[in-house]
Amino acid sequence: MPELPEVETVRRGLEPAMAGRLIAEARVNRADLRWPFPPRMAERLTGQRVLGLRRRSKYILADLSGGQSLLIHLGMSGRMLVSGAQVGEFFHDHPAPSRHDHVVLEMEGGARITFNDARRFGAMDLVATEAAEAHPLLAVLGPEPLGNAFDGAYLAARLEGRRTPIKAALLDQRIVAGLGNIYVCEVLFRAGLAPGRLAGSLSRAEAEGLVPLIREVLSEAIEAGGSSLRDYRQADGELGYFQHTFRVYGREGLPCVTPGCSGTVGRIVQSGRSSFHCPLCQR
DNA sequence: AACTTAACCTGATCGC
DNA sequence: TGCGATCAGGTTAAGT
Repeated sequence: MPELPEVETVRRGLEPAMAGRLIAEARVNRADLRWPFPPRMAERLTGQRVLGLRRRSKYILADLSGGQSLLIHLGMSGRMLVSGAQVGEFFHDHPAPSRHDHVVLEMEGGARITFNDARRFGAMDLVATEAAEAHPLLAVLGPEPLGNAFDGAYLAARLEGRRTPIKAALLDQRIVAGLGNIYVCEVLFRAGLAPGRLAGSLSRAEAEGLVPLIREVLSEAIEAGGSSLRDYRQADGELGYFQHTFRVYGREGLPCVTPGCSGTVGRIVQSGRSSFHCPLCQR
C-alpha cells in the first residue's frame, strides 16, 4: 500500500512505542521477504535501543544504539501493528498471531511491534548508520519531494528529452523518490496533464509547475494520515492505512470533479499500472 | 542508454 | 457457494 505519506504516517505511529526504547526481544519467523534477511537479524536486534526513527522516501530507518540501522520497506502489503501499548486514545491488546506476521519486536515496557506482509514484497536489512545513505536501495534514489533539492529547475532538467510518459517518469524513484501510483495520478490530475504525455514534451512551465503540486498532494496526504493517527479508532492498532479522498484515483466511470467539467474519469494501463484520468481536463 | 515488460507473492473482489 | 479471471498502493531483473 504505502507511498511516501503512508510511510511517514507509519513512522510517526511507531515513534511513541519505539523511539528511546530497548528491543527486549526480536523474533523473525522466516528467512526472507523479498530478499533474505541479514544474517542473525533477530540476535542483532535483541538488546538494542532504538535511538530514533527516520524516513527516506518509502523506507523507514530505525537507528540503533550499536551503530547499525534497521532499514524497513513495506512493499505493497506490509503493515505495522502496535499492541500492548497506548496508541492515541486507546490501549491495544496483543492480537492473535496471524498468518503473515514475519517479524515481531517486543519492546521493553510491553509494547509489541508486528511486521505483517502478505505478499512479501517488503524488505528489512541492517546497515551501518553512518553509511546508511550508501545502502544500494537508498543510493539510487532521487531527491525527497518535500526537500529543498527538489525544485523546478531540477525536475525540468530531469524530464527534458525523455521519451517516456510523464506518468512513468514521476513513478521513477531515481527522478523523485516517494511517489507511487496513486499520488502520481492525483498530481497529473491537478496539473491538467494527460498521463500519456511524453515527459520531454512538457513545456518548461508545465514541468516546473509539477513541483508545487507534488508537494501539495503529499503534504495533504501526510496531514490526513496525521489526523487519522490522532483519533485512531481502529481496534487493532494497525498502522499504514487511512482514509483518503482522491480526486481521480479509483474513480473510473464517475464524473470528473473539476467544476464545470463534463468529463468522466477513465482508466488506461501504462506499464502495467492503472492510470486514472479525466480525458477532458488533462491534456 | 532508454524504455518496456515480466516477475516476485497472496488476498480480495467480480462476473459467471 | 464455487471458480476462474482480474486487480492491488512497489521494485528489480530481464527483455526489446
